[in-house]
Amino acid sequence: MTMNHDRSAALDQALRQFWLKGYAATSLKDLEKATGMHPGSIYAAFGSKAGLFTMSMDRYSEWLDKGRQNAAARAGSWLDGLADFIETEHPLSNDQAPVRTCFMVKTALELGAEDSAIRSHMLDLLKANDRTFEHSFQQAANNGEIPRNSDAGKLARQLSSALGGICFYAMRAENTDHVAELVSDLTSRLRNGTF
Amino acid sequence: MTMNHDRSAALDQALRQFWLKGYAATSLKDLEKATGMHPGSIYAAFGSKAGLFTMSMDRYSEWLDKGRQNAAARAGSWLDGLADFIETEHPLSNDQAPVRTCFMVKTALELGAEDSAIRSHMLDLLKANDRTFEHSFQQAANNGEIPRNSDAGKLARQLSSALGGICFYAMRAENTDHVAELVSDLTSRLRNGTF
DNA sequence: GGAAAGCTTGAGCAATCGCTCAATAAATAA
DNA sequence: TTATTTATTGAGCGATTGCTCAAGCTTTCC
Repeated sequence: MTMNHDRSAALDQALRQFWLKGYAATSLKDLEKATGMHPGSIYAAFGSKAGLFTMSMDRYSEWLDKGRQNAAARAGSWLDGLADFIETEHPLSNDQAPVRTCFMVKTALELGAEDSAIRSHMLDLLKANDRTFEHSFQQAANNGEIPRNSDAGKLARQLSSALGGICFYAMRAENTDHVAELVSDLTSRLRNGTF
Repeated sequence: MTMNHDRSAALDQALRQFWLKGYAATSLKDLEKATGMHPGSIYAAFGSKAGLFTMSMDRYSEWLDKGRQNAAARAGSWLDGLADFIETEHPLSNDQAPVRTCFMVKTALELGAEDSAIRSHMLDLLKANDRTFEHSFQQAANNGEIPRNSDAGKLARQLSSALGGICFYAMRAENTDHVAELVSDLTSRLRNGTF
Protein backbone atom coordinates (compact mmCIF):
# COMPACT_ATOMS: atom_id res chain seq x y z
CA MET A 1 0.00 0.00 0.00
CA THR A 2 1.18 3.54 -0.83
CA MET A 3 -0.41 4.76 2.35
CA ASN A 4 2.82 4.99 4.29
CA HIS A 5 4.36 7.41 1.86
CA ASP A 6 1.22 9.55 1.73
CA ARG A 7 0.96 9.54 5.46
CA SER A 8 4.55 10.62 5.79
CA ALA A 9 4.09 13.51 3.35
CA ALA A 10 0.88 14.52 5.10
CA LEU A 11 2.68 14.56 8.43
CA ASP A 12 5.33 16.85 6.98
CA GLN A 13 2.67 19.26 5.82
CA ALA A 14 0.87 19.14 9.15
CA LEU A 15 4.14 19.94 10.88
CA ARG A 16 4.65 22.93 8.61
CA GLN A 17 1.17 24.19 9.41
CA PHE A 18 1.57 23.81 13.19
CA TRP A 19 5.01 25.35 12.97
CA LEU A 20 3.60 28.37 11.18
CA LYS A 21 0.53 29.13 13.27
CA GLY A 22 0.99 27.23 16.52
CA TYR A 23 -1.23 24.59 18.08
CA ALA A 24 -4.24 26.58 19.24
CA ALA A 25 -4.52 28.82 16.19
CA THR A 26 -4.33 25.94 13.71
CA SER A 27 -7.81 24.63 12.90
CA LEU A 28 -8.73 21.31 11.42
CA LYS A 29 -9.66 23.12 8.26
CA ASP A 30 -6.08 24.39 8.07
CA LEU A 31 -4.83 20.85 8.50
CA GLU A 32 -7.20 19.54 5.84
CA LYS A 33 -5.85 22.08 3.36
CA ALA A 34 -2.24 21.43 4.34
CA THR A 35 -2.42 17.65 4.17
CA GLY A 36 -5.00 17.32 1.41
CA MET A 37 -6.87 14.84 3.58
CA HIS A 38 -10.51 14.87 4.67
CA PRO A 39 -11.46 15.00 8.33
CA GLY A 40 -12.32 11.32 8.55
CA SER A 41 -8.98 10.27 7.09
CA ILE A 42 -7.08 12.57 9.41
CA TYR A 43 -8.76 11.01 12.41
CA ALA A 44 -8.29 7.49 11.08
CA ALA A 45 -4.59 8.15 10.57
CA PHE A 46 -3.69 10.34 13.53
CA GLY A 47 -6.42 9.98 16.12
CA SER A 48 -6.95 13.60 17.04
CA LYS A 49 -5.59 17.10 16.61
CA ALA A 50 -3.49 16.61 19.74
CA GLY A 51 -2.22 13.28 18.41
CA LEU A 52 -1.28 14.83 15.10
CA PHE A 53 0.55 17.59 16.92
CA THR A 54 2.45 15.07 19.04
CA MET A 55 3.47 13.15 15.93
CA SER A 56 4.53 16.44 14.33
CA MET A 57 6.83 17.11 17.26
CA ASP A 58 8.29 13.63 16.90
CA ARG A 59 8.81 14.17 13.20
CA TYR A 60 10.52 17.48 13.83
CA SER A 61 12.80 15.95 16.44
CA GLU A 62 13.81 13.15 14.09
CA TRP A 63 14.60 15.72 11.46
CA LEU A 64 16.73 17.69 13.93
CA ASP A 65 18.53 14.54 15.04
CA LYS A 66 19.36 13.66 11.49
CA GLY A 67 20.82 17.12 10.93
CA ARG A 68 22.83 16.83 14.10
CA GLN A 69 24.26 13.50 13.02
CA ASN A 70 25.13 14.84 9.57
CA ALA A 71 26.96 17.77 11.11
CA ALA A 72 28.77 15.57 13.63
CA ALA A 73 29.89 13.18 10.88
CA ARG A 74 31.35 16.02 8.82
CA ALA A 75 33.03 17.89 11.65
CA GLY A 76 36.55 17.39 12.92
CA SER A 77 35.76 17.96 16.56
CA TRP A 78 32.80 17.78 18.92
CA LEU A 79 32.58 21.55 19.28
CA ASP A 80 32.77 22.00 15.52
CA GLY A 81 29.98 19.46 15.26
CA LEU A 82 27.75 21.59 17.46
CA ALA A 83 28.66 24.77 15.60
CA ASP A 84 28.11 23.17 12.20
CA PHE A 85 24.76 21.86 13.33
CA ILE A 86 23.64 25.35 14.28
CA GLU A 87 25.05 26.98 11.18
CA THR A 88 23.86 24.56 8.54
CA GLU A 89 21.14 22.26 9.83
CA HIS A 90 19.24 24.22 12.45
CA PRO A 91 16.02 25.94 11.28
CA LEU A 92 17.57 29.24 12.35
CA SER A 93 19.92 28.87 9.39
CA ASN A 94 17.58 27.00 7.09
CA ASP A 95 15.41 28.72 4.51
CA GLN A 96 13.05 25.81 4.04
CA ALA A 97 11.58 26.28 7.49
CA PRO A 98 8.10 27.88 7.41
CA VAL A 99 9.24 30.30 10.12
CA ARG A 100 12.83 31.05 11.06
CA THR A 101 12.43 29.60 14.53
CA CYS A 102 12.76 26.26 16.20
CA PHE A 103 9.38 24.53 16.32
CA MET A 104 10.06 23.22 19.82
CA VAL A 105 10.98 26.64 21.20
CA LYS A 106 7.82 28.13 19.74
CA THR A 107 5.78 25.28 21.16
CA ALA A 108 7.42 25.45 24.59
CA LEU A 109 6.43 29.08 24.93
CA GLU A 110 2.93 28.56 23.61
CA LEU A 111 2.06 25.50 25.67
CA GLY A 112 4.39 25.89 28.62
CA ALA A 113 1.68 26.89 31.07
CA GLU A 114 -0.92 24.18 30.76
CA ASP A 115 -0.62 20.68 32.08
CA SER A 116 -1.35 18.43 29.17
CA ALA A 117 -0.09 15.26 27.56
CA ILE A 118 1.30 17.41 24.76
CA ARG A 119 3.35 19.44 27.19
CA SER A 120 4.89 16.45 28.90
CA HIS A 121 5.82 14.95 25.55
CA MET A 122 7.36 18.27 24.57
CA LEU A 123 9.41 18.31 27.76
CA ASP A 124 10.66 14.79 27.05
CA LEU A 125 11.81 15.77 23.58
CA LEU A 126 13.54 18.91 24.82
CA LYS A 127 15.27 16.93 27.51
CA ALA A 128 16.47 14.38 24.97
CA ASN A 129 17.79 17.22 22.85
CA ASP A 130 19.68 18.65 25.81
CA ARG A 131 21.23 15.27 26.45
CA THR A 132 22.74 15.29 22.98
CA PHE A 133 24.22 18.73 23.73
CA GLU A 134 25.52 17.45 27.04
CA HIS A 135 27.01 14.41 25.37
CA SER A 136 28.85 16.57 22.85
CA PHE A 137 30.25 18.82 25.55
CA GLN A 138 31.27 15.82 27.62
CA GLN A 139 33.10 14.32 24.66
CA ALA A 140 34.71 17.68 23.95
CA ALA A 141 35.93 17.73 27.54
CA ASN A 142 37.25 14.17 27.32
CA ASN A 143 38.95 15.22 24.12
CA GLY A 144 40.60 18.23 25.67
CA GLU A 145 38.76 20.70 23.44
CA ILE A 146 37.58 22.39 26.63
CA PRO A 147 38.87 21.94 30.20
CA ARG A 148 38.46 18.35 31.34
CA ASN A 149 36.52 19.33 34.43
CA SER A 150 33.93 21.34 32.49
CA ASP A 151 30.32 21.00 33.63
CA ALA A 152 28.80 19.49 30.49
CA GLY A 153 25.28 19.65 31.91
CA LYS A 154 25.53 23.34 32.59
CA LEU A 155 27.04 24.03 29.18
CA ALA A 156 24.13 22.16 27.60
CA ARG A 157 21.63 24.28 29.54
CA GLN A 158 23.43 27.43 28.46
CA LEU A 159 23.41 26.35 24.83
CA SER A 160 19.72 25.49 24.96
CA SER A 161 19.01 28.90 26.44
CA ALA A 162 21.23 30.72 23.95
CA LEU A 163 19.56 28.99 21.01
CA GLY A 164 16.12 29.70 22.43
CA GLY A 165 17.07 33.34 22.72
CA ILE A 166 18.12 33.58 19.10
CA CYS A 167 14.89 31.85 18.08
CA PHE A 168 12.97 34.52 19.97
CA TYR A 169 15.01 37.28 18.42
CA ALA A 170 14.55 35.85 14.95
CA MET A 171 10.77 36.05 15.32
CA ARG A 172 10.89 39.77 15.98
CA ALA A 173 13.83 40.86 13.87
CA GLU A 174 13.11 42.79 10.71
CA ASN A 175 16.83 42.68 9.98
CA THR A 176 18.01 39.18 9.10
CA ASP A 177 21.65 40.23 9.40
CA HIS A 178 21.19 40.80 13.10
CA VAL A 179 20.07 37.20 13.51
CA ALA A 180 22.98 35.93 11.46
CA GLU A 181 25.32 37.95 13.65
CA LEU A 182 23.91 36.42 16.82
CA VAL A 183 24.30 32.96 15.31
CA SER A 184 27.87 33.50 14.15
CA ASP A 185 28.91 35.02 17.48
CA LEU A 186 27.53 31.96 19.21
CA THR A 187 29.20 29.46 16.90
CA SER A 188 32.51 31.33 17.05
CA ARG A 189 32.51 31.09 20.82
CA LEU A 190 31.66 27.41 20.53
CA ARG A 191 34.45 26.69 18.07
CA ASN A 192 37.19 28.40 20.03
CA GLY A 193 36.11 26.88 23.32
CA THR A 194 35.05 30.14 24.98
CA PHE A 195 31.36 29.36 25.15
CA MET B 1 -17.18 57.46 38.58
CA THR B 2 -15.37 54.44 40.02
CA MET B 3 -15.22 52.97 36.56
CA ASN B 4 -11.59 53.84 35.94
CA HIS B 5 -10.38 51.88 38.91
CA ASP B 6 -12.49 48.86 37.97
CA ARG B 7 -11.30 49.04 34.41
CA SER B 8 -7.71 49.16 35.54
CA ALA B 9 -8.13 46.13 37.80
CA ALA B 10 -9.98 44.27 35.04
CA LEU B 11 -7.15 44.99 32.64
CA ASP B 12 -4.65 43.56 35.11
CA GLN B 13 -6.66 40.37 35.35
CA ALA B 14 -7.05 40.13 31.58
CA LEU B 15 -3.29 40.48 31.25
CA ARG B 16 -2.77 37.66 33.73
CA GLN B 17 -5.12 35.45 31.77
CA PHE B 18 -3.48 36.16 28.40
CA TRP B 19 -0.06 35.75 29.97
CA LEU B 20 -1.03 32.34 31.30
CA LYS B 21 -2.72 30.80 28.27
CA GLY B 22 -1.69 32.93 25.32
CA TYR B 23 -3.85 34.85 22.88
CA ALA B 24 -5.45 32.12 20.81
CA ALA B 25 -6.14 29.72 23.67
CA THR B 26 -7.79 32.36 25.87
CA SER B 27 -11.54 32.48 25.23
CA LEU B 28 -13.92 35.26 26.05
CA LYS B 29 -15.37 33.06 28.74
CA ASP B 30 -11.90 32.93 30.32
CA LEU B 31 -11.73 36.71 30.17
CA GLU B 32 -15.21 37.06 31.68
CA LYS B 33 -14.18 34.93 34.63
CA ALA B 34 -10.84 36.71 35.02
CA THR B 35 -12.24 40.24 34.87
CA GLY B 36 -15.64 39.59 36.45
CA MET B 37 -17.20 41.49 33.59
CA HIS B 38 -19.96 40.39 31.25
CA PRO B 39 -19.41 40.21 27.51
CA GLY B 40 -21.23 43.45 26.77
CA SER B 41 -19.16 45.40 29.28
CA ILE B 42 -15.93 43.94 27.98
CA TYR B 43 -16.75 45.07 24.47
CA ALA B 44 -17.94 48.48 25.67
CA ALA B 45 -14.67 48.97 27.55
CA PHE B 46 -12.11 47.34 25.28
CA GLY B 47 -13.66 46.99 21.83
CA SER B 48 -12.63 43.45 21.01
CA LYS B 49 -10.53 40.53 22.14
CA ALA B 50 -7.69 41.83 20.02
CA GLY B 51 -8.09 45.30 21.49
CA LEU B 52 -8.03 43.93 25.01
CA PHE B 53 -4.90 41.98 24.16
CA THR B 54 -3.21 45.07 22.76
CA MET B 55 -4.09 47.02 25.90
CA SER B 56 -2.74 44.13 27.98
CA MET B 57 0.58 44.38 26.17
CA ASP B 58 0.65 48.13 26.83
CA ARG B 59 -0.12 47.55 30.48
CA TYR B 60 2.63 44.96 30.74
CA SER B 61 5.13 47.27 29.07
CA GLU B 62 4.28 50.10 31.45
CA TRP B 63 4.77 47.74 34.35
CA LEU B 64 8.17 46.68 32.98
CA ASP B 65 9.19 50.29 32.42
CA LYS B 66 8.30 51.16 35.98
CA GLY B 67 10.44 48.28 37.24
CA ARG B 68 13.30 49.38 35.06
CA GLN B 69 13.13 52.92 36.37
CA ASN B 70 12.99 51.70 39.96
CA ALA B 71 16.07 49.58 39.41
CA ALA B 72 17.93 52.38 37.63
CA ALA B 73 17.14 54.82 40.43
CA ARG B 74 18.52 52.45 43.07
CA ALA B 75 21.63 51.37 41.20
CA GLY B 76 25.04 53.04 41.32
CA SER B 77 25.86 52.47 37.67
CA TRP B 78 24.10 51.87 34.37
CA LEU B 79 25.22 48.25 34.18
CA ASP B 80 24.11 47.64 37.76
CA GLY B 81 20.79 49.18 36.82
CA LEU B 82 20.32 46.61 34.06
CA ALA B 83 21.40 43.76 36.33
CA ASP B 84 19.16 44.90 39.18
CA PHE B 85 16.25 45.16 36.79
CA ILE B 86 16.69 41.57 35.71
CA GLU B 87 17.27 40.26 39.22
CA THR B 88 14.49 42.03 41.06
CA GLU B 89 11.91 43.45 38.69
CA HIS B 90 11.84 41.16 35.70
CA PRO B 91 9.12 38.47 35.68
CA LEU B 92 11.88 35.88 35.46
CA SER B 93 12.72 36.77 39.06
CA ASN B 94 9.23 37.69 40.20
CA ASP B 95 6.90 35.26 41.87
CA GLN B 96 3.75 37.26 41.26
CA ALA B 97 3.91 36.56 37.54
CA PRO B 98 1.33 33.96 36.41
CA VAL B 99 4.09 32.17 34.50
CA ARG B 100 7.79 32.63 35.01
CA THR B 101 8.32 34.10 31.56
CA CYS B 102 8.19 37.48 29.94
CA PHE B 103 4.74 38.07 28.45
CA MET B 104 6.24 39.74 25.38
CA VAL B 105 8.62 36.86 24.67
CA LYS B 106 5.77 34.38 24.93
CA THR B 107 3.63 36.55 22.67
CA ALA B 108 6.39 37.09 20.12
CA LEU B 109 6.79 33.37 19.67
CA GLU B 110 3.06 32.68 19.56
CA LEU B 111 2.12 35.46 17.12
CA GLY B 112 5.40 35.99 15.29
CA ALA B 113 4.24 34.34 12.08
CA GLU B 114 1.00 36.10 11.21
CA ASP B 115 0.70 39.59 9.87
CA SER B 116 -1.73 41.34 12.15
CA ALA B 117 -2.19 44.64 13.94
CA ILE B 118 -1.37 42.85 17.18
CA ARG B 119 1.96 41.70 15.82
CA SER B 120 3.02 45.11 14.63
CA HIS B 121 2.11 46.62 17.99
CA MET B 122 4.13 43.89 19.69
CA LEU B 123 7.12 44.69 17.49
CA ASP B 124 6.87 48.36 18.40
CA LEU B 125 6.87 47.58 22.10
CA LEU B 126 9.82 45.22 21.79
CA LYS B 127 11.74 47.79 19.82
CA ALA B 128 11.04 50.42 22.48
CA ASN B 129 12.28 47.99 25.10
CA ASP B 130 15.49 47.42 23.14
CA ARG B 131 16.05 51.14 22.92
CA THR B 132 16.06 51.37 26.72
CA PHE B 133 18.69 48.62 26.78
CA GLU B 134 20.69 50.42 24.13
CA HIS B 135 20.42 53.68 26.04
CA SER B 136 21.75 52.04 29.21
CA PHE B 137 24.68 50.49 27.36
CA GLN B 138 25.42 53.80 25.63
CA GLN B 139 25.46 55.61 28.97
CA ALA B 140 27.63 52.86 30.44
CA ALA B 141 30.06 53.42 27.58
CA ASN B 142 30.02 57.19 28.04
CA ASN B 143 30.63 56.52 31.72
CA GLY B 144 33.60 54.27 31.09
CA GLU B 145 31.92 51.21 32.62
CA ILE B 146 32.58 49.44 29.32
CA PRO B 147 34.92 50.47 26.48
CA ARG B 148 33.87 53.82 25.07
CA ASN B 149 33.64 52.49 21.52
CA SER B 150 31.26 49.65 22.49
CA ASP B 151 28.44 48.95 20.04
CA ALA B 152 25.46 49.72 22.27
CA GLY B 153 22.96 48.57 19.68
CA LYS B 154 24.58 45.19 19.35
CA LEU B 155 24.83 44.79 23.11
CA ALA B 156 21.12 45.56 23.38
CA ARG B 157 20.32 42.92 20.78
CA GLN B 158 22.46 40.41 22.64
CA LEU B 159 20.75 41.20 25.92
CA SER B 160 17.30 40.88 24.37
CA SER B 161 18.29 37.52 22.94
CA ALA B 162 19.86 36.32 26.20
CA LEU B 163 16.76 37.28 28.19
CA GLY B 164 14.51 35.62 25.64
CA GLY B 165 16.58 32.47 25.94
CA ILE B 166 16.21 32.35 29.69
CA CYS B 167 12.47 32.94 29.32
CA PHE B 168 12.32 29.93 27.03
CA TYR B 169 14.37 27.83 29.39
CA ALA B 170 12.24 28.85 32.36
CA MET B 171 9.12 27.51 30.62
CA ARG B 172 10.62 24.05 30.28
CA ALA B 173 12.76 23.80 33.38
CA GLU B 174 11.55 21.53 36.15
CA ASN B 175 14.49 22.75 38.20
CA THR B 176 14.10 26.38 39.26
CA ASP B 177 17.72 26.53 40.40
CA HIS B 178 18.88 26.08 36.83
CA VAL B 179 16.94 29.17 35.81
CA ALA B 180 18.32 31.15 38.74
CA GLU B 181 21.81 30.09 37.71
CA LEU B 182 21.29 31.31 34.14
CA VAL B 183 20.01 34.63 35.47
CA SER B 184 22.85 35.13 37.92
CA ASP B 185 25.48 34.20 35.32
CA LEU B 186 23.98 36.81 33.01
CA THR B 187 23.80 39.55 35.63
CA SER B 188 27.33 38.81 36.84
CA ARG B 189 28.66 39.26 33.35
CA LEU B 190 26.69 42.48 33.05
CA ARG B 191 27.98 43.88 36.33
CA ASN B 192 31.65 43.21 35.66
CA GLY B 193 31.46 44.52 32.09
CA THR B 194 32.14 41.18 30.37
CA PHE B 195 28.73 40.80 28.81
C1' DG C 1 -39.66 64.28 42.75
C1' DG C 2 -38.97 63.16 37.33
C1' DA C 3 -36.24 63.07 32.94
C1' DA C 4 -32.10 62.04 30.62
C1' DA C 5 -27.85 59.73 30.17
C1' DG C 6 -24.83 56.04 30.93
C1' DC C 7 -23.71 51.19 32.47
C1' DT C 8 -24.59 46.58 33.11
C1' DT C 9 -26.84 42.51 31.89
C1' DG C 10 -27.23 37.91 29.64
C1' DA C 11 -29.91 35.60 26.11
C1' DG C 12 -28.66 34.46 21.96
C1' DC C 13 -26.66 35.37 16.99
C1' DA C 14 -23.97 33.44 12.99
C1' DA C 15 -19.81 31.19 12.39
C1' DT C 16 -16.60 28.00 13.47
C1' DC C 17 -14.68 24.49 16.49
C1' DG C 18 -12.98 19.39 16.88
C1' DC C 19 -14.85 15.35 15.53
C1' DT C 20 -18.12 11.14 13.93
C1' DC C 21 -20.02 7.78 10.99
C1' DA C 22 -23.02 5.77 7.49
C1' DA C 23 -22.34 5.58 2.77
C1' DT C 24 -19.21 4.98 -1.05
C1' DA C 25 -15.08 3.67 -3.54
C1' DA C 26 -10.88 1.08 -4.07
C1' DA C 27 -7.94 -2.65 -3.23
C1' DT C 28 -7.22 -7.45 -2.11
C1' DA C 29 -8.58 -12.39 -1.64
C1' DA C 30 -10.99 -16.32 -3.13
C1' DT D 1 -15.72 -12.94 -11.40
C1' DT D 2 -17.54 -12.31 -6.84
C1' DA D 3 -16.84 -11.72 -1.89
C1' DT D 4 -14.43 -9.43 1.63
C1' DT D 5 -11.69 -6.29 3.55
C1' DT D 6 -9.74 -1.65 3.78
C1' DA D 7 -9.64 3.46 2.74
C1' DT D 8 -11.95 7.66 1.60
C1' DT D 9 -15.56 10.77 1.67
C1' DG D 10 -18.17 14.85 3.33
C1' DA D 11 -22.58 16.02 5.44
C1' DG D 12 -23.38 17.31 9.65
C1' DC D 13 -23.24 16.57 15.02
C1' DG D 14 -23.18 19.14 19.56
C1' DA D 15 -20.31 22.44 21.65
C1' DT D 16 -17.99 26.62 21.64
C1' DT D 17 -16.24 30.73 19.33
C1' DG D 18 -16.17 36.09 19.28
C1' DC D 19 -19.56 39.24 19.58
C1' DT D 20 -24.34 42.11 19.63
C1' DC D 21 -28.11 44.59 21.45
C1' DA D 22 -32.66 45.41 23.46
C1' DA D 23 -34.04 45.56 28.07
C1' DG D 24 -33.24 46.82 32.80
C1' DC D 25 -30.71 49.20 36.25
C1' DT D 26 -28.02 53.36 38.33
C1' DT D 27 -26.48 57.56 38.44
C1' DT D 28 -26.69 62.41 37.49
C1' DC D 29 -28.80 66.72 36.92
C1' DC D 30 -32.68 70.08 37.16
